[in-house]
Amino acid sequence: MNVLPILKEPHPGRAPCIRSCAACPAHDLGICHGLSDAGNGRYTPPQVSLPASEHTIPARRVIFRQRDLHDVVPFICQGWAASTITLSDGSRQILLFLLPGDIVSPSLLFGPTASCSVEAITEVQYRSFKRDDLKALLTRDLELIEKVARVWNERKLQAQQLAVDLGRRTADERIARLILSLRDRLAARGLVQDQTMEFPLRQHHVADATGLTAVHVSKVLSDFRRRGLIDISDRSLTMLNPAEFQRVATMR
Amino acid sequence: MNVLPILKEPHPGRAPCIRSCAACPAHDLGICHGLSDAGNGRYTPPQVSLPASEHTIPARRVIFRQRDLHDVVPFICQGWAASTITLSDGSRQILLFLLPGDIVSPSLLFGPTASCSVEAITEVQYRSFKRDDLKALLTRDLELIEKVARVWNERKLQAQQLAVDLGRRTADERIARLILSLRDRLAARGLVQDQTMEFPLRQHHVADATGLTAVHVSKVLSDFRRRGLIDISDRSLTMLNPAEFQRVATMR
DNA sequence: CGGGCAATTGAAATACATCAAGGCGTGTGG
DNA sequence: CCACACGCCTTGATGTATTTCAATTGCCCG
Repeated sequence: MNVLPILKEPHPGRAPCIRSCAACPAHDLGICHGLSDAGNGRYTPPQVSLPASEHTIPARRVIFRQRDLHDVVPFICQGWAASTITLSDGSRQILLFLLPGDIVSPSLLFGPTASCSVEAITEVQYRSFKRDDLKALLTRDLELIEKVARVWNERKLQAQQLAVDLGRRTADERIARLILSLRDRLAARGLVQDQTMEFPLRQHHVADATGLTAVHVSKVLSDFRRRGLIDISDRSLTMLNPAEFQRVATMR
Repeated sequence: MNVLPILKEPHPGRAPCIRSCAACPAHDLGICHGLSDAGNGRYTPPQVSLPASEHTIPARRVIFRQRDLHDVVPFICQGWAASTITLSDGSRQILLFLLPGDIVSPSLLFGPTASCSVEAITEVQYRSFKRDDLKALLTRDLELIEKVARVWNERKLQAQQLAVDLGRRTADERIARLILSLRDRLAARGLVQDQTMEFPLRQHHVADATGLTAVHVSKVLSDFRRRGLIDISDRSLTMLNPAEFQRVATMR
């Protein structure tokens, strides 16, 4: 019946995400041979593979804490997570939403300290590789280093873009740009069809990512809906007027 | 007479900064033997050195533009610069102030595209190394890669911290934290003495870095002065009450 | 049936922007 | 040497985007 790769979430908190090894750096780097049951047709076998531990975490659970030390480098295989920083008064900033195929933190490749916490938004499945294994691989293949540098650089650009948005853009723009950037990242993984994408975020997630309050996010989203720009229902988002929505995001 | 390493700026726009090869990654990485006349006593000769081109840029001039391509990797030897992004409506976000001893952009080590523009604040002296030279060095010495990774990671952390500050902190906090972070970075280079440091920033620089307007920056700084927290005069800043100032920066 | 999370909506408060005017120091051209 | 413009900072009045507070609803779940 349901031919879309977007799965409706029957009960919030249950694995709603499609797997995407296609865009995963671990797959691209040739260190992961894909999830045991990832038979979505797009999968191609890699040349090498490293031993990995597989984990499944229910929605809303913290995966890693800010100050933890790790000797592993985790990759998201399935589900959405958020990379967050929490201030002492409890307010949070989400630095990045982690999607299937994202490395949790490139800096873990070189040191044991992650600078931020990671929380599961939906149920999350991830794979961890030993840092030492990965490092050994890097020393053997210098081209890998360039690939890693690209991934790392992309992450730095995301952080910079976020800073610009938070510093210089209005609430409307910030929210529209967040949605558009998620759409682009999902599209690159083949997870957008017909302007519709999975959208498991609560409004407080959007608020924490855009430096706003959940109340204000509600008002802005209502306004977007009233203007016929987007529709959000059943944990999925459809862009009804992509051109106009793009304009809202790019006002300045 | 003047025994402080803080030089007063007799005419705005003329080289006001102390050189600091001490904390420079180029020096640390052993690729730079220091400025020809950097005889400040802290200098120790390196093991290796690469050919470098030396440049001097007057204050207020753009050094690199957002979309330029480069086959060189520049390091700041002297003076302050700002790494900025400009939106189409002309508003700017300063992502980072570049101080003596800073690499302009670590991403230039691996690709020709810099994601942001760089503008001289004071007169700036910098050295450029050929990317190919540096890369060749990296392939020969794997320990260098780890050092580069550390520098790179620090830069990513700065971008993330900026995003948190812009997203979740008040104007008072943002400005106080900017000043404190500059103090810490200068102190690491031995450029702070007796709670006094060089401070060549105009208020519009502070505004562009904190996502505020110059008018509001003026009001906040006046308030800081009225409260006896800091004093800014003659392009230099003194922290009169460091403990209380720290508290302002860490309210949440 | 009760309780908790998520979303909505309106009213009031506030932090910051915008607008406007004036002062001060500095370089410049007559 | 003076007049003047210009960049930089300051200050006050006013406007507005966003927060805070509060009440209400629906919904899922125990």
